[in-house]
Amino acid sequence: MKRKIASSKLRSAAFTRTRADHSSELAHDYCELIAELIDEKGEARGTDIALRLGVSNATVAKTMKRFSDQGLVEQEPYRAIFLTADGWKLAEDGKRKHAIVEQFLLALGISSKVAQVDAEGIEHHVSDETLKAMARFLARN
Amino acid sequence: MKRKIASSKLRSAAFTRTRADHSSELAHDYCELIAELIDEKGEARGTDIALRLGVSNATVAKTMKRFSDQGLVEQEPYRAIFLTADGWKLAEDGKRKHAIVEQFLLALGISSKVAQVDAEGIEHHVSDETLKAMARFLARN
DNA sequence: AAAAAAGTTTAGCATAGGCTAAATTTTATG
DNA sequence: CATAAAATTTAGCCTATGCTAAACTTTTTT
Repeated sequence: MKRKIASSKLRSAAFTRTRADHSSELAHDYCELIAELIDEKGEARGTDIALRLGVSNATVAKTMKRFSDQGLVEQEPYRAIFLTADGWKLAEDGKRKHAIVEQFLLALGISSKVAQVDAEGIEHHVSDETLKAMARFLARN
Repeated sequence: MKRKIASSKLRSAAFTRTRADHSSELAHDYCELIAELIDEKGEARGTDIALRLGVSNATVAKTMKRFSDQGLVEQEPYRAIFLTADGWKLAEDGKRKHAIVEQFLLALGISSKVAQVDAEGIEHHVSDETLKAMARFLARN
């Protein structure tokens, strides 16, 4: 019976992790995008974030308040949004993972559009071990 | 400027798809698990689902009511849960994807525990194109 | 068959993430 | 510089997922 119990635990651990991933996913996406906008234009405005993320301005505003409470972003009323040190960390991390996953998919022969979309979904669910294996594969091919 | 606009659209499309994936993700997971339990024990009880998914009984009950409205599962009061034809379809689809992704990760050299957990997260975000490429890779190795 | 245990349901609460519409502020233009 | 346009904020609403605690049913044990 040990096998059953162990596999049941592993199973629920996987689901639990997936749920946890989801809450951090949005934070990664926002920070990554804000970093991009800052690079491109020097600042990240709510409207631009909303446009690129495909959500309403109001949603962005509400989310930014939450992230501000969590110490990921900084913002003065009616001003653009900037990242805190923690926010930058998330952005860098996301960018790194995204690049590896996307390159990996391309190396696997996936078309560039699909690789971009799939990488977006996958990047939040790859462990370090898998990421390393992808990087290794890339280095070899 | 065309490039910018196109890439912005693709970008938001990716996020939009990720959000859509999330709502169907839970349905896939539940149906897959219910199918497993039915195979194993002939029926899927709320308690067993809750245990394996790592959530409370109440959460399972509430979710089952929702899924019942959506035509994915069937249930009599105080009785076990069964899948509808649509529910079986989701279960089969999830099982197929999961198997391919997990095998692929193993072929890449990932340890079995991590492959299982990562596959759980990744399976909901791979397009058919990527899935086919993974299958192709497996066939070749 | 009565009592205990196990399982299910319900009620009530919380948070995250969406939306629209209206109010407000900032920026750009005539 | 006054007004129009653009952006931001706020209010109010919704659904999906979680939880605990209490009530109720079913099953198991004595």
